[in-house]
Amino acid sequence: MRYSKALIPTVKEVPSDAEIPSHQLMLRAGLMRKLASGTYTYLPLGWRTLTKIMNIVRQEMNKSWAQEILMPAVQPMELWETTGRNIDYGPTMAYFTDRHGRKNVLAPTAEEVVTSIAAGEINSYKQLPINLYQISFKFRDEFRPRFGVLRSREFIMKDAYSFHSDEQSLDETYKTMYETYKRIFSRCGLKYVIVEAESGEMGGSGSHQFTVPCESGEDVIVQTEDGSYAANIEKAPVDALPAKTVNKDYKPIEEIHTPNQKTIEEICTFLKASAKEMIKTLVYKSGNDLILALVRGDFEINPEKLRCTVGKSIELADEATIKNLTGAQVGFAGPVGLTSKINKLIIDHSVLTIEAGITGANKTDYHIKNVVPGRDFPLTGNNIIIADIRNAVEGDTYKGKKLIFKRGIEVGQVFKLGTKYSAKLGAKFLDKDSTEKPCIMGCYGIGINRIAASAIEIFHDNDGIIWPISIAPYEVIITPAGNSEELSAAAEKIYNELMACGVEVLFDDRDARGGVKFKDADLLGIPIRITIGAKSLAENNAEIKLRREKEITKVPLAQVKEKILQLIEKLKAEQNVDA
RNA sequence: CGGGGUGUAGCUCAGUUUGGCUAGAGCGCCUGGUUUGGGACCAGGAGGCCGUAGGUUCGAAUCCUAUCACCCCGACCA
Repeated sequence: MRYSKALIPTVKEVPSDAEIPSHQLMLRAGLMRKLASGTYTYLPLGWRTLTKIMNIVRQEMNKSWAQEILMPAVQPMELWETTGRNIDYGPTMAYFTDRHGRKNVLAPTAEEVVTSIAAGEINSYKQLPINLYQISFKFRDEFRPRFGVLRSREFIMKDAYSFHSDEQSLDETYKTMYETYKRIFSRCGLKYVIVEAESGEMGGSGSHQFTVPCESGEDVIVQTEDGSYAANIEKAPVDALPAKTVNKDYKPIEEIHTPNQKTIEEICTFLKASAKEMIKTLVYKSGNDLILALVRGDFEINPEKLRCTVGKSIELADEATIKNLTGAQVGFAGPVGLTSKINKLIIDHSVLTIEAGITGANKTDYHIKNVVPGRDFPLTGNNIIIADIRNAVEGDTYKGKKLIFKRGIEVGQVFKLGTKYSAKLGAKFLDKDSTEKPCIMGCYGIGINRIAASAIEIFHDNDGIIWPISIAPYEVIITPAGNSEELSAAAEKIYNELMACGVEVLFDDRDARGGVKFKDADLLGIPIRITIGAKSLAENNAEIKLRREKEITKVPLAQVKEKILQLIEKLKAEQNVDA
């Protein structure tokens, strides 16, 4: 490509609404422009990178016997109502009403559609397993789009769905996809961490997340210090803190007047107490069941862990339910005297570190102190579970190993889904034993745009992007420094030679000063730069420089082609460690 | 949805407090010239209903009302 003909609108100034490096650089290097909040137009360079990522994904998926299909972005709302996921997604789901009054969902994902395909086309175990995928736009009406393409309302996702006749087959494909993902992210040049994850709303039994560690990531990942275990914060288990045993007589419970002190922080300040003495009490609902969850005041309840402990989906109780249960305003709930009115009491291990604590009195504007777990509310019983239901924090251990926290960008996730969708949508097959069974499913997602953005997050410097060669918009940029006819002719010759070899070359043929071309080349992040100047031309040399390195190598003009081909091979090979 | 902020040239922003010449700067763009290895210089030039709609006033970018868009923080979203 000739630079003079290309639309590569680089800018010097950083747009004011871009905060993280990838967002700033994608705008500055002319990869994309914003159309509206959370929606972007990809310009030629940005689209070339996305195309290259998609091709890598496609190649590796095909290699693993997945078959590419394309499903509609517009899906009938009825389909979502059958699985109830319209409610799970809630306002995040974008939809429109058509002229006939039908509601149409702009697909945030495609489990329902692909399962209905399976329902129609899969009849026998002989057709299984099968793995179908697509690469397409997805839509989510995010409550707050941000960080450029990291959280946008419209994005490109590779989503794959596998169907199986038994668990073992699912495990095999899950493992295959896991390995496929490793190859994909390695080929894209990313440094990633694989963490155990919760499957959350997706339903199902097992999940791993592929995460690129970096400062601007929105996910928190937790690793043991020896690296032997990693999970995201929703999942990360913690060792129980040493429990205190009750070994003396504590004073009886005493009511204290705490007018309008509702949050842990307010009460601590008001009573000059530590949050470690507080028993935080939260009321959850699961269907018609009421669940009381207790955690020490300085910790946070982890809703995912709580959901797993309960075994059913849960939600925070509304104000009316809490008032009805406790007889008090929200903010004064406590476990004492409440256990007979609820269906389940879930106590976090941390509560057992409290000898005599403070908690709500179930009476507006009152708390109680000298509350002894085991004395003033039961720790054992039919509906009482002591479990790990809090978020891991700095200082926690798991299996005795210190936990380390990092931020990261989620670029992919694999799930074992089970039969949640197939059962509801009638995706059944006839097994060997002539019984009809729902397909067992897995699903596997990759955020294409996030791969591009996270690559920039981890590979950039003050001058611009430093693309891994596999996803760089061009492999080589030629920057003639000077504009004599001999010089242009020499550059042109190299350009033609490399093009003939199938190398992706950007030829900076603009009538600009050297400095301008160098600055743009650095900003764009093309991995290999070939420069010819008057001096080097006189010596019959060209200069070759890698974007990521400082050194410049002089190479005789006649050998440039060979040298470049070798370099490209070498750089690509570096990224194929998992292939 | 709650709290805060911003809308002025293609981009980044002054000007608004205290209403008053023809609305400004830098970058970018066009013309001519000098330059040409790390974002050159000189001269000339194009480009704005001051987000939108009302209102107050002799007079509004500036004051008032409404509305829209965008950004930041937070409610717990996979």
